[in-house]
Amino acid sequence: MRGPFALVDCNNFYVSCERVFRPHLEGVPVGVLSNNDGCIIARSNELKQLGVEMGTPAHMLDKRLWRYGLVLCSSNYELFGDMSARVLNVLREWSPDVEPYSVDESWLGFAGFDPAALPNHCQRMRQTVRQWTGIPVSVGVAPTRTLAKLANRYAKKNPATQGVHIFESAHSPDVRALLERTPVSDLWGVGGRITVRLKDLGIHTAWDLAQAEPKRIRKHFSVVLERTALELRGIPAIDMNDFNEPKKNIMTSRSFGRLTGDAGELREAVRQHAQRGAEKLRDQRSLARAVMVFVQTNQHRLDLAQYSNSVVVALSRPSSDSRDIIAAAQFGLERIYRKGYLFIKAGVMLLDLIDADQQQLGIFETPITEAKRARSEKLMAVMDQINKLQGRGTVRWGMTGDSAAWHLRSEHLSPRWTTRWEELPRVKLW
DNA sequence: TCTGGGGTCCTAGGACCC
DNA sequence: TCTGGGGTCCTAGGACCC
Repeated sequence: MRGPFALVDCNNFYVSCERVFRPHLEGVPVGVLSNNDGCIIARSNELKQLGVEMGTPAHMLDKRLWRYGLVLCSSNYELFGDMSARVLNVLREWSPDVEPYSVDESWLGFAGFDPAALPNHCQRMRQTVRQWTGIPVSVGVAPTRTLAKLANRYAKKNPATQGVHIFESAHSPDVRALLERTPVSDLWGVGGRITVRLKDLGIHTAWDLAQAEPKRIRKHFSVVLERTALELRGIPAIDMNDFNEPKKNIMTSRSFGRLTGDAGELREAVRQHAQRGAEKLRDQRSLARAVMVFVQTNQHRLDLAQYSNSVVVALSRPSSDSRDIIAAAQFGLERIYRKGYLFIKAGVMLLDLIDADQQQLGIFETPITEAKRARSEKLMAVMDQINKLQGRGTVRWGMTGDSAAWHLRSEHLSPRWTTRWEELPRVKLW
């Protein structure tokens, strides 16, 4: 993608998704919780103003917040994912060059667009997204991605911008003014560790970093931070990997709804994760050569014995067959499971992925007959199809007890308005 | 009682080779 | 007391992102 780069970011995305179908949440402090109703992972502006930080555990929220009408929502990833896809579809009408970056952010390339027409173009794009999906977005445009990130933040914070801010050049006085006001820690790519080390070098603001000699930054830190420094000077240096490219690792894990030491329950959880991982694998047409399993006790419970471990199990041949993945994961679990501990989390990671269409057998890998492969692929395809149409988990391997410890807690779950027939919103006509 | 779930890229250092 | 000089590949771990 070539610049100018636009970053389109959904405002308080998860909260906005909830508000589309529950308009009475407008103007109210709303927080969306992580899995298991654990931490705050999205906040409405009202909640931010009440001083609630990102990542606050739900049980540590100030009780007084309820007096302000606080509403908490469990995470509804089915809804969020679908709304994200809808926003993306609208954005594609406004640029031929769209790269989804996360569930709530996309990059747009505006190369060749008339700079004079960009403000209006972005304004109309923003209004269309709002009208067609109900989601408010902010737009930042600049010659580099790092500057576009800053422009976006500026647009979000300043109502006068009406949600769109554009830096035509990296060298204008307003860019300099903004860089001088921006602490390095607010920059994309600069986290806590690097902030501390930059301070030692006397680099405190984005402007300081922009003025630093890039080669010196590279020497003291890495090429990563050097790129950030270059981008602040208006030189594009950050390339995103193609969003179409398959993932290099696939991870599925989850905290349990409650602690458990039961081997059977752990086996069940690992089986589900292995199965889900295999689905993701087939989705991107990859095969795994190895499966990693891990288990963890709750590190926050200082009163309990702690144990965490992981093991990598090589597959005898690359596979995306759920049965192979599950078997390897179970085998691994037997190796690392220890009696007497209470576990909070287990997970499965698929490693060493290769393209299903051009697999090459390693020396020690056993071949599989064509007929056997065809049968396996057909079975998996049928299962995936059913689960896609009828909802995840409709068909699966093994049995699931309803009371299993690993089931998620979600006490404030809203309907999956857009993806389940039984949960469609109803409209009253009169 | 209750503290998320994914990913990426880069670097340093060890193993191994000639 | 002394102990080559390079190169490649792989892995673990650090740092960051949302």
